[in-house]
Amino acid sequence: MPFDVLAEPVRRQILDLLRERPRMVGELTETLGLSQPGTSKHLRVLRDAGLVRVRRDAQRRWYELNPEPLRHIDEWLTPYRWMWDSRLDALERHLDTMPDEPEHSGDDQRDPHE
Amino acid sequence: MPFDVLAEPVRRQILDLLRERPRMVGELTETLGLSQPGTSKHLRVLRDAGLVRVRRDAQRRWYELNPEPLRHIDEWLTPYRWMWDSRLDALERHLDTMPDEPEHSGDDQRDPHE
DNA sequence: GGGTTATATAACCGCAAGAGAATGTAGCGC
DNA sequence: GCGCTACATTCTCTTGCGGTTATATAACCC
Repeated sequence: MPFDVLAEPVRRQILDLLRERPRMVGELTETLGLSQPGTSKHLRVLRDAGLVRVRRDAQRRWYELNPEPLRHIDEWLTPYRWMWDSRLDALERHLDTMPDEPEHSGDDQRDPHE
Repeated sequence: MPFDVLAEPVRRQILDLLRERPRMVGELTETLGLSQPGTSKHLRVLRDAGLVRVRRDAQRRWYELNPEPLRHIDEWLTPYRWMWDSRLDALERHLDTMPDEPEHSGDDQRDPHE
């Protein structure tokens, strides 16, 4: 799962830049404001995760986006996605079956009215 | 952005467990197979990120899922989502607009040393 | 009140990840 | 060939994070 890869803000920024168009390392280095090895190391992580691909052009390397691994994130997100639409009724209904009322000491089961 | 929160596999597992139903800390501790303070620390991170909420019930605390912050991830993912559907024609079209060094566009694609 | 349960916090440790400097390497132009 | 450009890799350092044990806190039961 590429979650840890995306945990880095710089790497997300790289992906956002590559979403526009492929870029060279020097271009990214200048835009990101870090050292060239720093950029290369982040690109290596992204490459290992399959999120970017390289095109060699003489000494230059054009990094291009490969969004396919992001599908895993999308799939992980899927069972949650319905929730923030119907959260109010669905989750609330769930909570009604739960213990409640902290001031009620011994009474740990509130009676749901359905 | 809760990416770094979700980078932890244990925390994703906690969210998956809470997706079923709210749970107590002891329950999670046993299921996850780590120490109780370990569980509490992860829950603290999730709480600070707004991904879970607590309900006090005497000494117990029922942790419930709050999926709303996941919406940020979904939103970040949005501009990428169309890509893995029409990737082949879209990305390829993109690459055609790139400086591909027309003099030797095809023959320096090999990777002799990586 | 005393003891127990349930959880949080603190203190500490080990490791892995990110940052920077130095170096290695491939391909270009001359 | 030589030097330069563009990039990768290695090394070291430091920081942060996840893990544990030990301790604190709060509410229950007797």
